[in-house]
Amino acid sequence: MQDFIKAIKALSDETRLRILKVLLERECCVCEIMQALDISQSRASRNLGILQDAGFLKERRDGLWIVYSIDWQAENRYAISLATLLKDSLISNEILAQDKERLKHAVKKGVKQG
Amino acid sequence: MQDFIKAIKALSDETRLRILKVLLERECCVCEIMQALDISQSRASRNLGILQDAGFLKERRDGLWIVYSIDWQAENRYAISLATLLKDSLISNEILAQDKERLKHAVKKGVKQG
DNA sequence: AGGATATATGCAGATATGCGCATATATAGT
DNA sequence: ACTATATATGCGCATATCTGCATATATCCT
Repeated sequence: MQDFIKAIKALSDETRLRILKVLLERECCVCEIMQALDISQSRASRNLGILQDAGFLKERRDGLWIVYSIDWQAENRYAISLATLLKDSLISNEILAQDKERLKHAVKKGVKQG
Repeated sequence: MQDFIKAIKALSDETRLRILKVLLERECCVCEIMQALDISQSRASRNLGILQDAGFLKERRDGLWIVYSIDWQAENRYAISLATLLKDSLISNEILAQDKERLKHAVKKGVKQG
């Protein structure tokens, strides 16, 4: 039951739901998530960590970047069920549409380069 | 998106997960939920209210009792998807087993009657 | 109408959660 | 080794959530 609760809790936050929706489009590094959702670096990083800890995501390092993606082989089967539900669900609204639009122009480069 | 978040948040609590699991067995009035989960009256009532507000449950009055049950015709389609997921999922542990056992002996009568 | 019972709810306290800020850590390039 | 960049994290604050207690409300019965 704790695995299920962990997965559900991870999903019960708008920011993380938006992150997951974006990652269902394509894998992203932290700075791309920041740009897509227009949120701070620490906020992006922390929420990605929570999603990963709950079993939704896996990460891989690519130079300076850490690329996150949906982990369809996760141990937590509930996370997979929920991610599938989210993928197939019709959820769509203005915010998610904006995220998706900004994602198109997101570049693999952080804020410090200005 | 708000409907989805509302449904998810309602599920992201152990007490409410237990209630939902019990109600997937059979409909119950508040006092039966209290007995099955061995929790206080206000705790049972409040969490049933949250689940209902999120679209998981419907209620019907039967004399002094208010009987809650899963609302498979709910407006919030996400609630239905999640309830289905919960119904079909393998989630099972000691706590849920105990709830189920106590449910067998739960009677439609409150605490004040002793 | 009055009493008994079942459920809902206002309130207060404890705990959990989400966030920004500042800083630490990790990697790449010179 | 030093600098620049990307990401992670400790800390503090604001807010949300959960619960018990006490009480209000609704229904039934006499």
